[in-house]
Amino acid sequence: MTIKDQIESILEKAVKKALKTEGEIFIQYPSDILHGDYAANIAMKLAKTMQKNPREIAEQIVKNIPKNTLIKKVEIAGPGFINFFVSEKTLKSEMSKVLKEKAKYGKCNEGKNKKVIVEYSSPNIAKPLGVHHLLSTIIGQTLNNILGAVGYKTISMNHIGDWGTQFGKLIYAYKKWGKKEILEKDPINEMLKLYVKFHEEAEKDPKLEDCARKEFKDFEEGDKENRKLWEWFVVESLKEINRTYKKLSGIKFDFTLGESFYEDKMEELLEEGKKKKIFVEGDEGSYIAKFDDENIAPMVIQKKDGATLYSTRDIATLKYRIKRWKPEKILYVVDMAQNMYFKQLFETAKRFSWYKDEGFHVSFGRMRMEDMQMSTRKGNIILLDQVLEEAIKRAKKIIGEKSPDLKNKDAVSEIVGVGAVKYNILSQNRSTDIVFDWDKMLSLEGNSAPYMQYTYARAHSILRKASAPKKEAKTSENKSEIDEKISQLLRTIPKFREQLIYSAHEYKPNLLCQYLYELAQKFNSFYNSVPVLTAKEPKERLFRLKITQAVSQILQNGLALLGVAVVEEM
RNA sequence: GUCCGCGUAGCUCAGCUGGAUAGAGCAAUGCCCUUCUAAGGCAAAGGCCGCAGGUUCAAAUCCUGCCGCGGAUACCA
Repeated sequence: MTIKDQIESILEKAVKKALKTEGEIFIQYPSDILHGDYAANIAMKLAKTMQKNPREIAEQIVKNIPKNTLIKKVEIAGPGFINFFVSEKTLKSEMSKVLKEKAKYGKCNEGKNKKVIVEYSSPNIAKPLGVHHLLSTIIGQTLNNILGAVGYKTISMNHIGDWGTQFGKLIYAYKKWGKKEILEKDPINEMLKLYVKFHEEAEKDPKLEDCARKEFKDFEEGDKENRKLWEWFVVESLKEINRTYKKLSGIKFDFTLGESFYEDKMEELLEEGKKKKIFVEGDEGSYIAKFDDENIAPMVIQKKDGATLYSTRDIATLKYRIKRWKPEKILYVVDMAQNMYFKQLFETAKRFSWYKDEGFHVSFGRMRMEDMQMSTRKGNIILLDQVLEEAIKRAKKIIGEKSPDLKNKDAVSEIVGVGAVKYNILSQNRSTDIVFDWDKMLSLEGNSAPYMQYTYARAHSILRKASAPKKEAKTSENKSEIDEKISQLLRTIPKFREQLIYSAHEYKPNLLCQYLYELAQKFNSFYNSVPVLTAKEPKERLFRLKITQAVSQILQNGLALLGVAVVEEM
């Protein structure tokens, strides 16, 4: 139980006792630390229905809060806020908890016995990963980690796009313009070239689209040559994609099942849907699902030539997942351009008896370049590999300047560079679009992963030196300033568990980032004005070392969830 | 056209389950390395929270309209 939960429960009881009513308790962090650690606005909320002055109500509630060791004092302030100040004892015991639980600190069993499938990354095969793939990949992986930390049993899935008309296009393009030797030498780039060429040519001659559809249809019906090409394309692409995941580090899937995996599961689904009139005939012999809401366009489920679509595969996939894993929820970490599609998908699924509203679209904003859309079709993409390499290069350059004597420069540059890229994505609210900019994406200062890693490294630098012979104590300490910094740092610790849970509920990694940043800021402020190793009193020295240890532990745990590693020195 | 999302400091963005003086980073100004890593800290500066109404004790946050930007809009994924 978090401190916030405990206060909530204390308050709830007090409200019941004092007013014989129940109100929705909402605890928030006051904007100003002078207003305490937690605040409740319940008195103001109840003022109207009770026709009483909110401050009077607050007083009645406060009178009914029993004495306890959790809270130091309760204040009524402003128009009727009830402000809680957490006792030092509570804060110190939370700090001890960190030191005791170490890497496990923060974990809870909120989601116990609940299974969640998280689908993310899901690249289309035969195309290299672009920077924009970072969004689904990193956000998805992090949500998977966060949900796991708060106790959910997560199943991470990479739903590879290895099926569909795009392969018709590629097969057609290869047959027409491709050369075996070239493709063997540099598979992914050659496939991309062919794919781009196809779209260029198709612009001039739209009939090519039909040719591609035909190739896909032949393929789906078992054409040997096309099957063989497909396999080749898939194998080569996967090799490349996995290489990139490795570079990103921390990207792990419990299952990588391509759309092709569901090939033999679509027919049964189509029959079921048609029989139940969920899929009805549309134009020219196609099958569609219609919706009452006229703002939702009908969804095509089978093309007029009988071939399947992504919608067909997605519903088959949904059914398969529900039957096999019986999850509480299935999260689709997919860009918001597909908002309507997911509405269609889930609406359709609702009509099947096996679906119980498991699906949830975790949508996120799009990444684009300053002046144009990123489009694989048009070939204007920035490769993910390229971005990671540049990030590492920049990190290395700075290390060369700032820490020329550092031992493992290469390893550190990689951790810092890749971390910066990941954090950059994760720290932004996922619904906001991102305009790709090299300098911003690879920033190594301010609110960034390196800032946190640096904070961690400084903390550990202190801890490493703690056992060395004691240095001379400082002659004078600014007591009030020191107390203030320590208090602020201490009060930030319990929020970790609270914000982690909040972040899991909202599926928003940026909430966790924000917390970690706040903690790091407070620590840096502490670092600059509170001497640790040279503390005057031995007792004080020990205590400051403990806080340092606790804070660095939280930073490490939190960053680990974000897939960002820490370094001892940088 | 319709539907969805967004519009906050010069720039990039937090904050949006309504709450107390709207917060960061970057850029620009000044200060702090003979004390634990200056990738840092401190100080000051910077805001009709797109516009206009409405609901409320209280609106950046909720509702309506308008303007601007982005996206979606049946056989791509």
